[in-house]
Amino acid sequence: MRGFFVSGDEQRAMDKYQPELIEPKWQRVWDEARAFNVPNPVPGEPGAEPHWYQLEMLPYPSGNGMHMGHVLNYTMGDVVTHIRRRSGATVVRPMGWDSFGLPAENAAIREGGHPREITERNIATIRAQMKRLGWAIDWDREVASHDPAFYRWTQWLFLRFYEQGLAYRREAPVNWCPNDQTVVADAYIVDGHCERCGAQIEFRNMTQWFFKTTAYADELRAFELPSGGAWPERSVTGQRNWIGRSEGAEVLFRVDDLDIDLPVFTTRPDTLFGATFFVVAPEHPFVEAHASDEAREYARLAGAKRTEERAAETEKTGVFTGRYATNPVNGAQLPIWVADYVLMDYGTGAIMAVPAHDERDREFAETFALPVVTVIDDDGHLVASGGFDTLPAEEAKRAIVDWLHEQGRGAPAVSYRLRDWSFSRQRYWGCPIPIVYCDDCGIVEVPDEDLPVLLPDIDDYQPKGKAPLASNEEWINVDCPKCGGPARREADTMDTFVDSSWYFLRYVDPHNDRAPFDRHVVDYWLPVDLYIGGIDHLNGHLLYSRFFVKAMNDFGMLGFREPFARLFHQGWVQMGGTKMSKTKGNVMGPDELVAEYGADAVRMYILFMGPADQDMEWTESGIEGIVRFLRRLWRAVHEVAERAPERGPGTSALARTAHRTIAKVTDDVLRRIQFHTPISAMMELLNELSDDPAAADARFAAETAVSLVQPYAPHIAEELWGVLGHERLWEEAWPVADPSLLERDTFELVVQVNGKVRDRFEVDVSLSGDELVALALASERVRAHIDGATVRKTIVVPRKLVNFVVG
RNA sequence: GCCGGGGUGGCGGAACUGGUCAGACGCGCCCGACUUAAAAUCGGGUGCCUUCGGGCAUGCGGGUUCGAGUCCCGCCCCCGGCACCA
Repeated sequence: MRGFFVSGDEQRAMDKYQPELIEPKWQRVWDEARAFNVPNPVPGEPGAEPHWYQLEMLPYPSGNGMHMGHVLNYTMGDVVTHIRRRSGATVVRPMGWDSFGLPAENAAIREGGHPREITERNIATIRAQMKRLGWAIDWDREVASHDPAFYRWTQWLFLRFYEQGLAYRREAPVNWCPNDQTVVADAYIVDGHCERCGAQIEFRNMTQWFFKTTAYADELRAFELPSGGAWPERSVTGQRNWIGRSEGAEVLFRVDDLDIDLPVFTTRPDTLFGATFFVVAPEHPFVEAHASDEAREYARLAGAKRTEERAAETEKTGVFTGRYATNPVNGAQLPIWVADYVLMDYGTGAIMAVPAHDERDREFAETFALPVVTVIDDDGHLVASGGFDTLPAEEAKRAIVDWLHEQGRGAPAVSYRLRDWSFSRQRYWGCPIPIVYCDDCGIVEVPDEDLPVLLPDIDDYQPKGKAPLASNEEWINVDCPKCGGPARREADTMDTFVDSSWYFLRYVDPHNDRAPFDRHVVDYWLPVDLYIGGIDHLNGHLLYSRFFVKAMNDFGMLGFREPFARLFHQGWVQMGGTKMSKTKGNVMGPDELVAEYGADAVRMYILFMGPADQDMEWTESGIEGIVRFLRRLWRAVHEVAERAPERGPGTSALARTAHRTIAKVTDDVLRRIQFHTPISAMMELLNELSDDPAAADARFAAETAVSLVQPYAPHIAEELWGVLGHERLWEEAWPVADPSLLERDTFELVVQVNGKVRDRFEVDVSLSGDELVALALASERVRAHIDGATVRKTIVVPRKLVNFVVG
């Protein structure tokens, strides 16, 4: 039986590296010492400086527990936490649970039980897994989004957004998942399928709640990161592409016989004279109101198709509506068509068609034999455009929009790809929306003092196309908070991404029962110094959180405009070429590995597998290398403790290696956010130390190795720190490299002839360039290549090489 | 199509600002020591070719440079995001 330990002779047991004995021991010590709990600043006083907010995306408490992707994510954060702490910063590193959401509700339907019980059981499992890995977390700050003490403030924040017009209700076509029986946000649809369950998404017209993310489109594109802040290039451009800003103009086309205006958005007002027809989307209200029967029939069929289906069609389709629109620049009567290549949810849902200068319009014109009028020549100047002829296209854009503006028929406009975030969900296990509908008063807010609107316990979660809460008569019927008359509660719940849009603010003030957080406290800790999480949340969670913070800053609730100063995306841990996930069934958890090799080995191995920002294929084979490293470290340190002299002056080659290792580990983790190369460097240090554990600077090298390995493998490090006669390594100052010892006192001079290496030998670093050349010329192997030729040029690179150019 | 990231030994990868015959560190493999044996551990070897002088090697083809995995130009392939967005 593994780990079974009978004898009381602990000393003997400790001769061997036995992680199953030392790891629980140190976890207990840290727990009792409250090693990783940090206080908030006292009101009215400045907080400790410097400080660091280390955050990783909070986990969803899945029934499968953690997989190796989680282990990677949180171990990275842990390494940074330890190094920052020991470098003198006050580091807050919290943890919590994204604990509302569909999987628990579906599990309850499948297996019985209540989503709350299932969720809380899962949380307990994962918390235990986390503790077994020894992560440095301030558990006093734990929050869970399903806890009324948390969601009370989610509701409170919703009401502030509502009051500011940033949360609103309207009927709109929304993405409907027929399997989960609820609305899905745009960002969480992959190839037209529900990201969570894989079902094909349908469109439905529903009255839904929206956050007005588009109100912040330009600011979200801008990125107002604090100085020193940095997001990966791909993340910034990814969000910008998602927001998709286009500059152009809105132009009014008149339908004379109906006496109405149809607005269009165009990025090419310079081509206005080339418009030969006009197209509206199938869903455009104009179709139902004014189009021919044939056109209405077409619109009904086309509108039922999904966008991808429409895009995949090779032939353009459409029907003439029987109506005409007047081109405001020349009075031309343009036939109005309805066609499914025009989308209702971009621009105005109507376009002016310029087949000469737009590929899609040209295809349509070719299919239906519509005229083509060229209005820009090969040199980019306008032709056949009345008074605007000969103007360059860019100038013409401005001139034509100016002219339209004077006529009251157009204005500059900006259009975005980004749409408002629909966040109401027709499911049970989520945060109730604190709204009441009254026949007399309309939409009424639940007063702050009545929060939280508690999620009632119900038995039937079965999705029926409407929210389960809607059938709960006892809960749904309330008195109107305004007039006291009969009213009904909102039965939809909030998307879980509402919870995660502000959880990082609650972490720093988790027990506040008067407000979601105290501004003084939030302004002290935030913005988050380093946020680690998957890039899959780029256009969802990461965008929503930025929106929330910008809005709350405008509300005066906090003093910054970006939540995350520096962002890092870990790569996927894959199995069989795909990302580990429950739905794919390829989940590998840490438990068996920890039982077999110990937490330290698992932590270190997941970081050693490769660059942390690249995808990696999970394989267990390499973990042996890490286990060997830890055993060799164990043995070497014990030998050093017995045999090495006390710390000396420390200028030997070994001491220099130790200093170089300090510099490398520190720089790689803190500046480069790279975790695997420091492990290589520590292995090299150990290799050199093991050559002679009784050497002059062996003690210094061993102490350095143990100290540097602590963020990666804190348990063995703490144990070996004790072997070396010290205690409380977790509080020990992070080592600092002595710059004067980073360089060797000799180096290997490379001598090249015409760029080819001909000789190499050790020389003293103090030698001058002339002396190096003289030494190089003295080499017989070099002479063999330059004798009889003329040296045309000599290149000396200090501390590196001499290159003779001959011929 | 547009945007972003990549192609280096049998494998994961290193080489951060062009400069120590590219290949650190680890895995795997081969040889040896210890052992009755195995595990563990320790030592050595491990890009390719070679007539043993050396030659060839970082997806392919050019270029810049005394010197290129690294910079420039042109291709090929792989991965990710967006995509009938007017």
